[in-house]
Amino acid sequence: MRDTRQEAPRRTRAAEIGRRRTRQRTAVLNALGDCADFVSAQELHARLSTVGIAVGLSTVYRTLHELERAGRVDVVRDEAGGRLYRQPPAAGHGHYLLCRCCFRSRRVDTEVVERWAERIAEGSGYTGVEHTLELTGVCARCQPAVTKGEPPCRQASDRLTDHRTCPD
Amino acid sequence: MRDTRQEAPRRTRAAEIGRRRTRQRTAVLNALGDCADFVSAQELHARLSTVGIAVGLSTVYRTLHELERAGRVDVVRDEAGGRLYRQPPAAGHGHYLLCRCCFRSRRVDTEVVERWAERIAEGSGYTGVEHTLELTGVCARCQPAVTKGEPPCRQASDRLTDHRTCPD
DNA sequence: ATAGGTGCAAAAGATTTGCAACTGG
DNA sequence: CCAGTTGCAAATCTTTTGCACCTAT
Repeated sequence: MRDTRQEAPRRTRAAEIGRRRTRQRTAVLNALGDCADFVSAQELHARLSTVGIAVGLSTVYRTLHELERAGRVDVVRDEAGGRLYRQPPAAGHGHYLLCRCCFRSRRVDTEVVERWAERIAEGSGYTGVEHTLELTGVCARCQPAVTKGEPPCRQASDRLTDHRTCPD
Repeated sequence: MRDTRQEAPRRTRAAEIGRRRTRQRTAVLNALGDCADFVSAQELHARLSTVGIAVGLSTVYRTLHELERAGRVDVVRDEAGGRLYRQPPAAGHGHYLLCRCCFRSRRVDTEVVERWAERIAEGSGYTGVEHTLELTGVCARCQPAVTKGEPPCRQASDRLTDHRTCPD
């Protein structure tokens, strides 16, 4: 997730993506909203297909890219460097603690870090300072699985099933 | 950079990489040590070639991968998700503020964040909590360049020239 | 009508892997 | 000797692009 507060908003209202309301964009937006957790572009595309909604993979990428540019989604990277998107539960950017095993995530309070980051930025001489912060671990539910075998209980490929915010 | 303190070290001494001392590994290790800043596997490979040291690209990747596994390097991801490695100036993991334009980096004090992360980890029910934290901005030296044109003054491709820790 | 969007296939990159040849201990 | 390493080429995988064809507005 990127903190882009220092960039003055281009429009008065919350940043828009594109200028036309198309079937595809609406679909991607809705699908993203339906996922309580982080999903990759590929996953989102797969989900749409499954439900019978045809949207080109490139369109999914383009849409997510614009959402990211507009600061309308929280972004996180998986182990391989790929991007995972999530519609922020509340306004503004957030940071998460996500399970390396099941990919469920929970938001964490980052007041402390936000202030710390600001302080560092001020004294640095750098402008447009943004930050990325991610916490990963193994949630209680996944611990037994991980303890007996290294391989994560869920691969990126089956990540499209079962996305909920970790209730633990 | 990944905080792996909670994983008990497999060996008594600082983790080793591999079991044989080969010309290639020594070369990669040395080259990495010569870079005061973050470099990608590709860059490191290019640098070695330039100096006339032949090491296969895959070997560079494999070596860096092992170093990462052993916690002997700080890792950061570039915009595209690629990995950038840096030999930690001091023991333990560190976090950086790096210039999006020239890629120079400077370590920042993360006492506050480290403690915060520990606290979050404790109350979460998650085990093996690790964190990733990155600050990016535009350093004073690069500001004029960035102000007049969006494109970064330095591309990943020419990143192999001129690596110094930002003195600003 | 027409600029903005879309889909497909091809391109681009970064990283990984299969495998036969090589080598440090 | 021989398990650990290496290099090359081929394979993966994710994300981006070129382009001709659509379609909100």
